[in-house]
Parts: sequence; C-alpha cells; structure tokens
Amino acid sequence: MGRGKIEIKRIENPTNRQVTYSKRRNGIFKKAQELTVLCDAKVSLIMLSNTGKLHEYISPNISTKKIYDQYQKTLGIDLWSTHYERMQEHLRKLKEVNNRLRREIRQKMGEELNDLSVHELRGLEQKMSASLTIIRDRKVRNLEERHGNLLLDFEAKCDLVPQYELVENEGDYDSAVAFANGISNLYSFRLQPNHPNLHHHGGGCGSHDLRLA
Amino acid sequence: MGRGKIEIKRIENPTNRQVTYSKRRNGIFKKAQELTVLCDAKVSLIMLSNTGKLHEYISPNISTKKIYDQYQKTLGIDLWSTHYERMQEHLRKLKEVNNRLRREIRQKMGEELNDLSVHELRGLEQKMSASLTIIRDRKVRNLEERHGNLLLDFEAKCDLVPQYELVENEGDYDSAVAFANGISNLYSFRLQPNHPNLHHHGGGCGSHDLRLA
DNA sequence: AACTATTTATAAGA
DNA sequence: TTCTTATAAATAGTT
Repeated sequence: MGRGKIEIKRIENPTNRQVTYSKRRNGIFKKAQELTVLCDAKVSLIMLSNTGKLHEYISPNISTKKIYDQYQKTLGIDLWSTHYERMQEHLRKLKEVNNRLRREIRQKMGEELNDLSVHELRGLEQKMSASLTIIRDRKVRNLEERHGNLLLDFEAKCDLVPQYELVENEGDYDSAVAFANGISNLYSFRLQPNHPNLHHHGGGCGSHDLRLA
Repeated sequence: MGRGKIEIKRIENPTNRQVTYSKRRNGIFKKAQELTVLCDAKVSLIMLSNTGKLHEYISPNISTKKIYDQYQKTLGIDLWSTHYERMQEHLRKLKEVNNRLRREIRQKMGEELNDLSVHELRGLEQKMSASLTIIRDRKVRNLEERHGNLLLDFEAKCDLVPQYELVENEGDYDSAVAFANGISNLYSFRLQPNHPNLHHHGGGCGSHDLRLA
C-alpha cells in the first residue's frame, strides 16, 4: 500500500527503516486502539525498535501487569517461577529451621520432653548441667570484676576523705577475691556512700548498688 | 476500508463483533510481523477478546519474559516489586528471628555470655537451673516407668520359672519407686536373664538393658 | 512532515 | 466460517 509494492524483508537503509518504523508503528497503534473499541477487547502491545526505543499501547481500564497476570493464568505458566520458587523454597527452609530452633529452646527450658528417649534426656541434662556451671562461673566472674572496679573507684576518689561504711546485717566485708570461690549466693550486702544523695551535690563517689545473688 | 465506512465504537451485534475481531486481529498480527521483519524490531502483542480468549504475537528470537524484562528496565519499574519486596521483607525477618534463636541457644549452652549483664546472667542461671530440675525429674520418671514396665514384664512372663538374679557389684535390688528419689546417678546395675541368649531360643523373657545414669 | 499513487485491509454480502 | 469485492485506510516513495 504505497507508491510501490515492497518485499517484506529488513530495510537496510537506516533512515528508511526508521521512517517506516515510525509510520507503521502508528498504524499498528491505531489498529490496536480500534480493535479495543470496536470489539471490546484488551490489548497490550509493546514494541522495541532496533535502536532500543520502547513504545507501548495498553487498552484503557487495564494495566500491563493485569494483562500479564491474565496471560500467565491462561497459559498456565509463571514467567517468574524460577526466581519466585527459589524464594519460596528459601522461606520454607528458614521457617523449618526456626521451628527446630524453637523446639530446641523449649526442650532446654524443660518443655516438650515427651518424645525424648532416656538417652536423649541424659544428654540434654549433661549439656544443661555443663552450661549452668559455665553461666554460674561467668556470673561470679562478672560480679567479681564489678566489685573490683567499684573498689578501685572508691579508693581512687575517696582516698583522702573515706566516706563509706558497712551497712546491714552480719555480712563481713571481704576482698573481691572471695567471690572467686563461687559462693556468691551467700552474700547479701551493700557498699554505699555515707549520704544516700551524695552524688546529687557534686561528690566524687556515686551510689552503686552492689547487692549480690 | 470496506464496503462502507464504520464509526469506531463498540459493535453491539455479538456475531459481527466476533467476526470483526477475528479479521482485525489477523490484520494486526500481520502488521506486527511485518514491522518485526522490515524494521528489525521486537514486538509483543497480547490480545484478550471480550469472550476471554487470548491471542499473542511475539517476535522470533525473543520471549515474552525478555520483552517484559526490557519493558521494566526501560521504564525503571518493577511490576512485581510489591509481591517481591514483601517476600524479601519476610525473608529478612525470618533470618533475624533465626539469629536471635541461635543466640539464645548459644547462651543457654554457656557461650556468648560476654554482653550479658549480671542481672541477665542471674536470670539465665535461674531459668537453666529450673529447667535442669525439670529435665532430671523427667529422666527419673522415664527410667522409673521403664523399669516398672520391665518388672511387670518379668513378673508376668516368668512367674512360674523365676530365672533372674542380680548381677554385678554392690547394688541392692529395690523397687522402682526408689528411683523417684532422684538419686538415679548412684545406681548402676543390670537385671538380666539367666542365659544371655535366652531370647534367641523362644524364652518369654527378653534381655533388657537396664543401666541407669 | 506532507502528498499521493498505490497497495492493503476489511465491511458487508453471499 | 470463508470467499468476494467494493471501498476505506495505510503507507512507500517522493517532495
């Protein structure tokens, strides 16, 4: 349809090609729009020129995504399945791992022990016992350290004006080293400044709660 | 282009509409194919008739997915971002939960205690101690039950021909109730048939390993 | 981008 | 549906 008939093969002249592309593209757009109106159809038309430019026609009242959703549904395929399924699988595995971890924790907390064999119970008990020892040791060490720091603090800042005294019941004052013996739970004493509010009026010795156990 | 000019508006007669749809659809397909060849372009054309039928044209050497990938890239959008990002977020949260659970377990196993305060350590210790008690109780109960069952087994099957005797060291035979005292670790004895291989030749009393602790 | 001769698409009818 | 054909529409080559 033109001054002369043309063969349907690639137009080698780039200018000609570009001009023809432009003319025919508009022709197809018009046809697509007419089809949409005349026949109440939905059309998605995407064109990429060989120069990389993109042109699109999409019928009114529908989106490209909707057309594609319908496309995938009708053809029973999922163009993104590879990517999507990999994510799904990853999610599933993580949930599974999470459930295992939660169960492990519950067992460590003494719940859900019904389906453990005596052998497994024995293993769990031993591990828990060992852990408890470590945790107790650590607690003692932390207390020891904290107590030691506090002593240094007091010695440094209150050297000239000793203001502390022992308070409360029968607890003997003792060096921090004593805590290393792991009998921290037996102690219950506080080391405190003479005046409870001392730190409010500029004293160098803050109030530290040293209660143990 | 036909016997008469037509107005571009919805064709109300369904048959006419269907016929026109079919004719024009082929026309657009032909145009799309010609554009592809003449101008070296890539075309994706999807049409949904109002009766729900789907027809597609896609240029050779390209896929619908590729066209769409290009489409999204060119337009700088991601048609699936909402869905995708929701999955990403879900994954991220699961990983986070996972890490928290792992950390909790490590702490229960006495690792990674560095950043716990004395207060937290004390809480952990108490929980662990309580759990350990529960686990020990459970172990004892299980052993008790197992032992009880075994006794019933023996009593029922070997009533007329008592074949068992105590073996090994100083362990006193005692009723299963003794285990309830929680001193299971002190026991170490076996209750066993007279002949080690008895169960191989049809005896009613199988060999059961009753070692404790 | 416009023009126009010509080809192509298609509306209506069979 | 498909074919036919008169006619509308698209467009190749030109300006």
